[in-house]
Amino acid sequence: MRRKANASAVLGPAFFKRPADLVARELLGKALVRRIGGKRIALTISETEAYLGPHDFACHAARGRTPRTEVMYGPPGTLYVYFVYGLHWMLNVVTGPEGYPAAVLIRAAGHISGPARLTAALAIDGALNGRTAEPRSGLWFENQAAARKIITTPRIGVAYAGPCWSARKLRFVLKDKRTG
DNA sequence: GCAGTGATCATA
DNA sequence: ATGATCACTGCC
Repeated sequence: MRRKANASAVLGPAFFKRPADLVARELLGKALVRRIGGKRIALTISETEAYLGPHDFACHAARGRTPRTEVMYGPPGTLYVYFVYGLHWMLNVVTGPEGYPAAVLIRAAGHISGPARLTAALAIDGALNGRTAEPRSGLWFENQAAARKIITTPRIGVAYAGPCWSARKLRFVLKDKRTG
């Protein structure tokens, strides 16, 4: 019997072409899949953050269209990978319609906790910036059973955005299944 | 608690 | 050209 092809589970533009907070919430429990050489690594996403668009002071695009933020204006499903603190790569996926700069930061997946540790573990760097999240790129997302228990909190490290935007509950965390 | 590290962007 | 800032991590 022929097994269902992986391709049918791959999340495409329709999934990402929606508000960042919705996509961030729905990405919990989905699989982040990375191909390194011939090896396939799939991790269940357990923590995300939404960056809503130009009006969101915590969003890079709030400071306008620059060389760095350019990819945020690309089509939904584009990978936005940037370097910060001189050490770390951050993995984001662009959401909303093309031309609208919003994105979701992938903060944790599988047993790996922390956005920079995640990119280090999966060999994610600037080479993926601007690529589309699809198998051809070596990094993509796949559907899985929906997340059960989700908690929301303010985003991490965005105090500079001011009290209003830093307090918004735009961080989504998948609660430990075992303890419920 | 805070140093490390270098790209990025505003200012000049 | 210079300097402030930074969607973090690991060590104190």
